Amino acid sequence: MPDGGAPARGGLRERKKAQTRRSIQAHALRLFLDHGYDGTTVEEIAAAAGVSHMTFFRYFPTKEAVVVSDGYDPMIAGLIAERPPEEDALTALHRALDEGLARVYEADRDALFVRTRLVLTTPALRARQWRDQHATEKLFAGALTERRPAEDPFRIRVLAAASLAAVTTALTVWVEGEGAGHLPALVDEAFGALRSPCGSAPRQREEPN
Amino acid sequence: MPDGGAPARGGLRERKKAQTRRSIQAHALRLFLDHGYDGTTVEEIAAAAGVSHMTFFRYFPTKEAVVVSDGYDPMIAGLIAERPPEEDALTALHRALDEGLARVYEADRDALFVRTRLVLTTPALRARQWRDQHATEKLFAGALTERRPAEDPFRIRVLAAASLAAVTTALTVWVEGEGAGHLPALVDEAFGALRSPCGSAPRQREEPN
DNA sequence: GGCGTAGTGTTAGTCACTAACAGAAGGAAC
DNA sequence: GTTCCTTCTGTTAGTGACTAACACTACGCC
Repeated sequence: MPDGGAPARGGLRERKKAQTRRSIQAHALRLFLDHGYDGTTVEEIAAAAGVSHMTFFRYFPTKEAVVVSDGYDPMIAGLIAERPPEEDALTALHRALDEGLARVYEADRDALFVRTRLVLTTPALRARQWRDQHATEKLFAGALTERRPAEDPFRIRVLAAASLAAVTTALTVWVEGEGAGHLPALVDEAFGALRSPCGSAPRQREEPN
Repeated sequence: MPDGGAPARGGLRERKKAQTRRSIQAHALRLFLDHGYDGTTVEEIAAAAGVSHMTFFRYFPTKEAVVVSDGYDPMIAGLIAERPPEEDALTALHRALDEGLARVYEADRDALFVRTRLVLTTPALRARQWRDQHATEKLFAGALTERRPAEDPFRIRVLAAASLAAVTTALTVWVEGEGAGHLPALVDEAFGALRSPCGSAPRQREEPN
């Protein structure tokens, strides 16, 4: 097994680092859920994980990063790049985000819910999330351009931004419903709204009395 | 003139307050442009304006608020509510945002440019801006619902979020072009991308070689 | 002119985050 | 297994945004 996957790399040092990181993150999330994000200091998290607050900042650049840092974006960007070039940009975004979200949803639904709710209900975390959204948007736009270099870059950026907004809205509604709804269905519905932006839903026209 | 407009309300106290507020904001923006946002402390701003740092925080809840607080959102929400009910949601958003942006653009183009660039190039300010975006989105969604109560609320939220993303993209590109482009045209183009999301621009179909 | 009520300054404190240095522990070479 | 280097970690001290408490000043009403 030459040059195996991530875990086999294992010096004791690497393993310890990974464990410390997980420990900090786990204790942080637990404390955030118990006492709220603002009600928990970095010092407390570090103490709970048995490290100093400096070590905390060596693993996570900011307090927010403990919650916000998921590694999903590159995965989804990969899915976008793999969509067939015949597909228009919005469809490619739709399918790739659907697929990516579905994976996370199947594997980690509860964790996704808890973390998303925490982010949406904490102003500081929401701010951070939105700030990262810009980077995500550029990542997706890059993947789209790579797939179809001839397409108008401005168009691509607008659609990438709008798609992220749609997914965020779906996530928000999902959390507002206490996670009862089916997230992939909400994402589909959101993209449906983007897809037929004029008029109402495809086959349902409301009558304004 | 019973109960007149804002300026006539004038005790000396009110006038002083307004003036202090303007003074703090003006000095802050000047210092931000000179030394950067992060390179300017609240203490320096307060000193420049001839007040203590506590007074600064009594006028602006955070350092970011000095830059980000524009009062445009309610004006645009008003424009949305006034659109004729026959218009579909996206068109109403398009026209209202167009109109609102155009007003600001005509009246305060340079200030808008400077402030927008500052926000887009400063991570802390971008975060704050995005955070407020959520409130803006709810405001716009409320205006749309008021105009047409029968429409699907989820649809409305998605379209409001997507429209804001489109406008933000337009603003970003405008600033990236050093303000040379025509902002209203960019906003129109962005909404064009949203409006015909599948396939390319209306009459221009690129050929992927 | 006297008095209540803002608006303000001072001081001291919390918390996120950083820089500098010192010590401990992993890992490779012999 | 000892030596030496590298990496990780803790301690300390500091900055800067933001808050609470209290005392003081000056507006504005009578």
